[in-house]
Amino acid sequence: MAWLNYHHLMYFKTIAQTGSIAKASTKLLIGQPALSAQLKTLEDQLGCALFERRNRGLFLTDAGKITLKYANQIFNLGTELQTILKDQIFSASPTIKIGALDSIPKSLILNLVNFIRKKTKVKIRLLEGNVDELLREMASMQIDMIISNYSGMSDNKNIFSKSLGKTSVSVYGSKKFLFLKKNFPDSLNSQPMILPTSHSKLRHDIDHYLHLNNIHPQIVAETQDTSVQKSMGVEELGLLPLPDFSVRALVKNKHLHKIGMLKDVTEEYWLISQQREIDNPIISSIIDSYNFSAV
Amino acid sequence: MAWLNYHHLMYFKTIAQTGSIAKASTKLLIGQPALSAQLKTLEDQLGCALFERRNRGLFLTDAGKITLKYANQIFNLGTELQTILKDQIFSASPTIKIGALDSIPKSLILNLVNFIRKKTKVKIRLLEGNVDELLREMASMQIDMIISNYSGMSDNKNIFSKSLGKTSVSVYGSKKFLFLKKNFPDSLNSQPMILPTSHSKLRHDIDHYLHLNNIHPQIVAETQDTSVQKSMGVEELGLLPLPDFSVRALVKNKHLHKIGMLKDVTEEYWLISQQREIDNPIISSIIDSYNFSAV
DNA sequence: TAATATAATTCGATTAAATCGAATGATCAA
DNA sequence: TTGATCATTCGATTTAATCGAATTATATTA
Repeated sequence: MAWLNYHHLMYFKTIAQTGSIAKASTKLLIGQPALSAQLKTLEDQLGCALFERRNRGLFLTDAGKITLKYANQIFNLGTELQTILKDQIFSASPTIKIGALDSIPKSLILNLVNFIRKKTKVKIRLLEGNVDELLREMASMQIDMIISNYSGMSDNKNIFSKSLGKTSVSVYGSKKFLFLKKNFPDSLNSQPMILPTSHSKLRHDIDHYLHLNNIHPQIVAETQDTSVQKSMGVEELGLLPLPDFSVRALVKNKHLHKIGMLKDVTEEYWLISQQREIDNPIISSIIDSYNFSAV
Repeated sequence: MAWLNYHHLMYFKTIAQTGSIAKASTKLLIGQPALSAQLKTLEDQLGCALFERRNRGLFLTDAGKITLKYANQIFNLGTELQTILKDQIFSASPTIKIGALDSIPKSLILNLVNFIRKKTKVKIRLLEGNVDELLREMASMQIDMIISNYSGMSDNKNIFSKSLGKTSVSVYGSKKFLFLKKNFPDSLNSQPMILPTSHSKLRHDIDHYLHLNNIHPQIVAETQDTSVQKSMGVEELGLLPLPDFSVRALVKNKHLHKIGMLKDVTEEYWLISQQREIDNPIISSIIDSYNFSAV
């Protein structure tokens, strides 16, 4: 794929926001013809019209609207980068900042927070997000460590991954699904199921298991967030394949019941951090000593 | 701020990934001198060195590592845009996709899901993320609607915001904090508190309230995720300022107790969708009829 | 309805930015 | 020491972006 010209995209953004080439041209301090030409080459390169030319006005097409959203985020990132580099935020802060992948069980996060609170009275800040975001924020020192469920997030040499342990995965459900214990896992066929989204490794493992055993459940919903997933299970919307440890509390109160184990499907959790020149002793001590088996 | 040259950034990314200007130059089909020059102008413009020149090798500086992460995300977005436009994914799907801001109480999400399940048996997909991400995914049809706690997400004309209702906000805590009821809100002074991160409007409102009343709590932790926040409260880590309706269940089981109301602090929830030419009837009917007061 | 203002576009000329090629310096490995 | 590898410097050249003048089309209004 021929690569996108980001200067053209920048011009497009200004045109879209000001509403016309004329206004954009005064703002950008270049002439109308230049802008018009650049816009045209962008459209040619993308292979679709970004504006609908109605009479003497420009109106965003659907493709244009999509492009504008992307352009906004792209250029926001760019200016963010510039300010970060300008301000040189390279200082150790009195706050420990932890990033968590959306799909990490809250109980694990909570366990880590409790552990840190016992060790030190420093302020803790929790952020969630996807892989790209969290890695970016770790690079720019906005995050000290990441809790993740896979270790190969980055090919970067000076990123450390420490395993927090492995857990088995089972199918859980409310009382009314208990009869599926008999003849498990075949009994799962065409039963309602609530799955993590395909962003997660766990989802792929589950799909693989279902495929191997030739099981075809009815997928009711997909979600990134395990706590929403659990709530949906408690509300009897469907069955939940989940790491065993993450539902212990709910199993104890009988809100959920174990239906059967997914053989060979496991979930492993990792604590990821970046090796830095200026080492924060609090953080390294946490990384060294924390272990989630202690949950 | 003089604006970033994204072509230079692209070259930088290739150099960083291949490890040398020489390798990058063969990959990009341009000469070493050109690349070297472009890299230099980028460094000049950013005002800091991205590589450390040691002998004949290049090694990323801290600033370089940060820049690389940003560059990766920026160019990922760019290619994503191109594929979306190429494939013209402009079709209505058999799945309803809902985006939720991280800070939305899970009970509200769950309520909406239940409502949809009652209305139709279509598959539901839930995604979380920040404002930029969700708006982008809505523009590119990867999301049908967004649950948000503020309405002014975008200046786009054809985005519809529908209020789901307003709730008051109070401070909650475990049993051991009940004594703070007396002399509220002054009693909050130097008490441990768990707050939402400053990404959210609610946090700003809370800060404003505390400032007005000259209260200085001890901030134990900050989090984006309301369910983690609640868990921390139940574990007695500190006090929680939260929308009343979102903790009803926990108050009922006596896991949390209301300490006092934050006068004039409120939280409003919105259902946001995009007006499209090809209208999905299921989605519009949901948007029209759903109302969270029915929780 | 003709005159004026506004907006986008086209076209050849011009300018600025990027690239090349040849040469230089620096380092490593044999 | 010699050849190989890699980054850099410098003037020449090519390519891409921009300008200015002119053109077309369409609203606005006198």
